[in-house]
Amino acid sequence: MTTKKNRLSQSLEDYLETILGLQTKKTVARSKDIAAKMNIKRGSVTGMLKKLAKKELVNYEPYGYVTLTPKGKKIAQQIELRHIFLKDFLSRILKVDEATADETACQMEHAMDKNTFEKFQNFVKTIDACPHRRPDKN
Amino acid sequence: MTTKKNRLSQSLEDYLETILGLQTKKTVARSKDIAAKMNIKRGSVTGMLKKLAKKELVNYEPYGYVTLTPKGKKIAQQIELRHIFLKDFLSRILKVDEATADETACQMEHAMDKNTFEKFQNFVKTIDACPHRRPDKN
DNA sequence: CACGAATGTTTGGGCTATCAAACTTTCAAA
DNA sequence: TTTGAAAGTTTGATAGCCCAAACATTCGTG
Repeated sequence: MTTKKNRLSQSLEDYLETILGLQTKKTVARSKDIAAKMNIKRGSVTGMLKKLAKKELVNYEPYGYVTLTPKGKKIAQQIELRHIFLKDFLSRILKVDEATADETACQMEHAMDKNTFEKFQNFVKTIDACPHRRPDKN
Repeated sequence: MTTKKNRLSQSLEDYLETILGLQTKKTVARSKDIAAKMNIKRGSVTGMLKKLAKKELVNYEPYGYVTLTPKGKKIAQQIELRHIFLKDFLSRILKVDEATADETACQMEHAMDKNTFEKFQNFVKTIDACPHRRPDKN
């Protein structure tokens, strides 16, 4: 049995998330844009794309465009979901400013396992439903 | 002006937190115990202690005991506080099991800046005070 | 089509943090 | 007081991820 001890590094997860974003907006991701979005240099991207390709998470050919494999897309979407959710929690509920919320979400999204995240989600759902909550207080 | 761009790595913060724990329990920290608590080898500890010493966060002499400097202790206590708070949130409110709560708290404690953490704290305080909350639901 | 700019890749280097294993120091028991 | 085991240190390697800069490829424009 393929015991899922294959956790991706934070960095690789960030690559997947970034690629998904680009792919969504422009159907395809380019090395240059990945680099720009992640604030790293083009040269660094190549090596990481190879790693992701070896894990069958992206379709990569030298000098070609990059797309996520189904497997990669699934992971990327999970991470994206967490990011959106956490950022929303931080900015809407905690009233953290947008930029900080984004940064912090980007860190936190790698910290929780699936189960913990789901519990967090349900918790926030409950909070939002609470009729006694005053939306502009915090 | 000494602009505080000196953020510690996650790892160094973990060392400080671990040393504080040992120091509290046994007045002094030993390389061997740090290694055991952090699940790393003794050899790895030495180098990191030197780094922390260079930053004046621990008192380190070869073959000697280790203690936190005031500066180091202050940081360690902040991190410990976050850990306790986050673990409590995860286990008491989200009902995450103890071990997972501990692990997750250990990751999350490095993700938030001071301000965000304080907002999180206040938020939980509010939740706890909410008279409509059912303690055993989640 | 050809050529230069844009994009992508490679190479060599650096930094952090870890390990294994050899080596040194300390300390307590005989 | 000697001495061997425990604790600490050093050294050389490795892995991950990044950069700079030289090099290769691609592509749009003239």
